Amino acid sequence: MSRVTIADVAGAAGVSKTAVSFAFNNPEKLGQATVDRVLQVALDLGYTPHPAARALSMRRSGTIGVLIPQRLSTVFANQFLGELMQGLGELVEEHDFTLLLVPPLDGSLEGAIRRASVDGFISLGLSPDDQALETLHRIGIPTVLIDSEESPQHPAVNVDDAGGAEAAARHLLDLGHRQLGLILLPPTRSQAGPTPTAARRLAGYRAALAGLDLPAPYAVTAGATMAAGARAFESFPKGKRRPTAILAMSDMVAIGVMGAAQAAGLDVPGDLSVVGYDDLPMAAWTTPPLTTVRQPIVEKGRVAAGLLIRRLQGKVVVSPPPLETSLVVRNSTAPPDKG
Amino acid sequence: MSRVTIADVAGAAGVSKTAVSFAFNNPEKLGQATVDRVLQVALDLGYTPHPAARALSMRRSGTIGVLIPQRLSTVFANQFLGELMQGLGELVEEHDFTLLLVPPLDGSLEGAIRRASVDGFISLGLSPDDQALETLHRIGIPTVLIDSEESPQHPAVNVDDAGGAEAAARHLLDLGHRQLGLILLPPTRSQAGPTPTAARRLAGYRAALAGLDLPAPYAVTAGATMAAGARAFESFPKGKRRPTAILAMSDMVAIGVMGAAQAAGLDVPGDLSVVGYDDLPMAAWTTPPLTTVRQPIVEKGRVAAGLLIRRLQGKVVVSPPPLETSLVVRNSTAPPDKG
DNA sequence: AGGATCCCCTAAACCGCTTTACTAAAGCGG
DNA sequence: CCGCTTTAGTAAAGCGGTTTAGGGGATCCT
Repeated sequence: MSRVTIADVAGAAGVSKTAVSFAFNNPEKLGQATVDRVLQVALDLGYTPHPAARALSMRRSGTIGVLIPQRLSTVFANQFLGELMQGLGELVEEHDFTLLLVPPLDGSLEGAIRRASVDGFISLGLSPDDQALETLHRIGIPTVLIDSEESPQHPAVNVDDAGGAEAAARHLLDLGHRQLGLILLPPTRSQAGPTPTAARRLAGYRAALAGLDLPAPYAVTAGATMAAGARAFESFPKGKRRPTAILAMSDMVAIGVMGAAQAAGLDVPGDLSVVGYDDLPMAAWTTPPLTTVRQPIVEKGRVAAGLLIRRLQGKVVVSPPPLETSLVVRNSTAPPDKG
Repeated sequence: MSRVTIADVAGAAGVSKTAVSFAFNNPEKLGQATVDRVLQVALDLGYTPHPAARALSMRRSGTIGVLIPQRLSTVFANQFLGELMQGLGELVEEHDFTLLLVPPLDGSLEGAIRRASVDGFISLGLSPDDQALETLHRIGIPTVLIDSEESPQHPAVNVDDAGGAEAAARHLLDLGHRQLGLILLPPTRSQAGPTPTAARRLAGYRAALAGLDLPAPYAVTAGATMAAGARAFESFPKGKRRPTAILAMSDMVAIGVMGAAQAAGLDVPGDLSVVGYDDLPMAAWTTPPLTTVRQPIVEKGRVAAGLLIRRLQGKVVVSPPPLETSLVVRNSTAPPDKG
């Protein structure tokens, strides 16, 4: 039993393929009676237009790709993506698009990009010199960047990463902390340096520390998972040279740090203060509730999707100004021990 | 500047379209020299096969659809989906498939199904009498069900919903609770009764209560969000007829209940015990850490994806036995007040 | 009555790729 | 040197839709 095609419907209804197509897409070009008859026959036969054929013919698939620089199994462990998907989903559904998740294929994002039948891409965290961006531009698929850097080819939506980071660092300094530990986001596999977001946040931390005569902060790198956060905690010096406060670039890492610290017998925030980044919903619920930098993730998704959709409609769009970030002080931070 | 097609490459390389296609897909059918030349020309021209054309011609798109019965913006608020995506992603990436998210289109899942260019579907939480399943079968797209009910047409992967629920209820009874509040998962928009999962969990709760001479538990319905959980809490009786413990069918709801209860001045678990369902990663981190029923969500995704992929490879597959659930006792439950 | 207009509908081209014949040339054993 | 199998490549027929150009008949206008 093979698929019912437009020709089958045409035959059964005694009209041409064109008529069938019109009945669905341009009913006003046909007589009312014909439209009704064709539609009825189509229903009886259980006809459904073949999506790929439609996409080929119309040069439009009705789907938007989400370019993800890591494996799905790791990136969905961070609720950040869930939040972002909410924002993307909202706009995308409103305009009858559908979302295709595009992670690297055999380690290569470029390969995955070519295979994806999409009208446009939302791309996450790509460094401006990533080969994938070049590919995207050459193929000519409209793309909007998130957590990246605006370029002549592609608009970008970002938040005030540096501002939030600076506020976080300043908060710890104000509490009296002097020996800090920094946990940076890692580069994505395809590139050498830190991601644009990581770089901006680091700059923010540094700005707060600038001019003060402090011991250099310890810095390590950890992917955005609790496990990586726990490992990062282990890698800091113990004993009296131990940092009294930790700045993490993601909530997941911060939570992992809290867990490892508590498991090691430290009190948070009594012995160790921890600040995250993102303000995921769960940050308000941890033990203790996490002090963190809030960024409007859902909104970020909405804005990016909106931009891309307008672009797909042929309008010219420009990168919006960075969205605001703000420090949310909860209970994972306190003045350091008088150790 | 229009897209580079296979014909352009063929022309530039002085060969036929067939040769170009072979160079990519069946290099062994061509001389080595020709293959090299064609590939080089393709590279120079920046040629990329049109995915829709490929899909049409090969009758295979290389993407798997995830059928989601609600709006993306609501369903991604529940980390459950994030966990599931990790499992799906693992298998799917391994086999070079890509994932398409398919939420209802204008409120209709069936419409969305028709539009989606996929080789198979993973479907979430569909009731066995949902029209969408019928549509799926008629179009003949291989489908694997999750959190649904096995049918002759489609295999299903489930967990032992009833067992977990029964363990949860028994735990509360053992602690001495007699007046319980139940918070059920809502039906999806497209159907009348509760979802299969909700029905099985409710049966589990009932099984634990059976034969005991207890006041009937209060029961309300709430979607899997914290806000809905908070509202559910409000809707229970206050004062002395207040339930002393609450069984929620999802962790998100349970957390919402804890929040609302605490905001109302109740101590959890002192004044109110709460049990969730799912054991999301965040359940271990709430204040207090949540007692809940653990189900292997990631594994569920892996199994379902594996099943579908094997089915797409032409093998026959059968529904696996339900995956295990288990009660995880943390600190959100305690004996009731001696009120 | 004759031409212009509309209204319906259709034939055929096209979207860009894969794949099934099929051919021409080369290689091979006898 | 001949018939037979390989090898290397091609033409053309799909895949299943949409869309352009146009044809025939009824209606309208003068």
